[in-house]
Amino acid sequence: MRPNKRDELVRKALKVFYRDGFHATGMDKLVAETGVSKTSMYKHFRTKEDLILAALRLRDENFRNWFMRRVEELADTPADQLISSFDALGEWFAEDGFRGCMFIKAGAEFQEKEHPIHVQAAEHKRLLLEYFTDLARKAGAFDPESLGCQILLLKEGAIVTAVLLKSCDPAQDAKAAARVLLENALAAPIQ
Amino acid sequence: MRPNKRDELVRKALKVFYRDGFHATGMDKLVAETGVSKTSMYKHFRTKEDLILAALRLRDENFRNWFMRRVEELADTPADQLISSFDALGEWFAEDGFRGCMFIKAGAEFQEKEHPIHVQAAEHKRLLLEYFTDLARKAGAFDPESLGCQILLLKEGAIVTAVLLKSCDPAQDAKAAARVLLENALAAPIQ
DNA sequence: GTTAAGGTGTACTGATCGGTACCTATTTGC
DNA sequence: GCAAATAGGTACCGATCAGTACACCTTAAC
Repeated sequence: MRPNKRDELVRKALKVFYRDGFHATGMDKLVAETGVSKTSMYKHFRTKEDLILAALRLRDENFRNWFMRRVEELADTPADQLISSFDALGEWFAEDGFRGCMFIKAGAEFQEKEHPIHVQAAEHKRLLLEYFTDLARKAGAFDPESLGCQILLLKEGAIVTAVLLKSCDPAQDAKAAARVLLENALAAPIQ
Repeated sequence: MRPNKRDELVRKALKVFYRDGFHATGMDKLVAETGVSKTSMYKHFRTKEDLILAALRLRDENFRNWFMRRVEELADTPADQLISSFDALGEWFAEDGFRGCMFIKAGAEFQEKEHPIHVQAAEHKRLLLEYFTDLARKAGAFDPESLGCQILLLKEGAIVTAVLLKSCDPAQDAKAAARVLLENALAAPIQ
C-alpha cells in the first residue's frame, strides 16, 4: 500500500471522473482504466465516495495552484490580476480536454447540501471567492466583498457558458465586464 | 394513450429528474413515482433519453415563460427589465425546492457536445442569451451582443453560486453588477 | 355474443452497479 | 529458513440498471 500508488490511483480516477462524470463512472471502469484489481482499489479507498472525495481534493489543489500561478505570471498588480484571471480562464477553456468545472458538476450530481461531496465542492468555491475578495481588497476596491463575489459570478458564468455555448466568447466578455466593475469599484465609493 | 396522460408523466418525471438528477434516477423509480406500469411508460417514451428530452422541453417552456412574465411584471422599460431579471432570479433561488438550473445539470451529466440532451440544454441557454441581447438592444446599449452575453454570464454565475455558496447573496451582487454594466453600455460607446 | 385491437401489469432479460469472500503471491521480522 | 502479515487477483454477492416478452383486460365493431 505504497502512498505513491494511492496518488497514482487518485490521479487516474480524477481524469475519468472529470471526463465521464461521477454517477456514469463505475468502479469497474476505474479498475479497468487504472490496471489495478478491485481488491487493491478497495484497500486504498473504503468506498466510491472516498475515492471521489480524494479526486476532488487533488483537483482543488491542482486547479487553484495552476490558476493563481498563471494569474501571477500574467499580471503584477492586484487590479491587473483580477482582470487577467479571465485570460487564464480563456486558456483553460481552449484546452483539449476542457469539460467545465469539476466542482460545479460535483455539486450538480450530489445536490443534498450536507452531502460530503457537495460540501467539498462548496469549499472550493469559497476558497476562490476568498482569493478574489483578497485581490479586490489589495486593489483598493471600496467594497471588496461585493467585487470579489461579482468577479466570482463572472467566472462561474463564463465556465458554464463556455461549456454550453459556442456562439460567444465568455472569457473575453467576462474580462470586459470585470474591467468595468473594477473601474467602478475603484472610482465610486457610492454607486 | 391519451395525450394528457403523457403530459402528466412528463410533468412528474421532470420533478424527479430535477430533484434527484438524471443518472441517479432509474426508470423503476419513475414508474413507482408516477403510479403507471413500466410497459405503459415505454409505450409513451421509447427510451429514457426520450423521456429526459421531453422533460427538458417542458422545463424550458415553463422556465422561460415564468421568467419573462415575471420580469415584465417587475419592470416596464427594457433597461429596467434587464436589472429586474435578477430580482426574479432571487425569488427563484428562495423557493423551497430550488436545486439550480436543470440545463446546467443536464449539460454536466451529458457532456458530449453532440449528445441530444447536451444540444437541448445549449439551446435553452441560446434562447436566454437572445432574450437578454434583445433587451440590451431595446435599451439602447452600444454593443447589445456583448451586454447580453455579460448579463447571461452574471445569471449563470448567480445560479451556480446560489447552489454552492450560502455566504453571499448572488442575486443581489449580480443585480448590482448588471446595473454598472448597463450604465457603462449606455454611456460609453468606447470603453 | 364474438372477435379483433390496443392499453396495462407482471415478471423477466442480460448487463452493470458498489462492494466482498477467499485464495495466492510477496514481503517482513526474527 | 520460517512464520506472520500484508498486497493483490478472481470470482462472486445481492441490488439495480434500461428495456422487453407475454398474458390479461377493457373497449369497440359487427
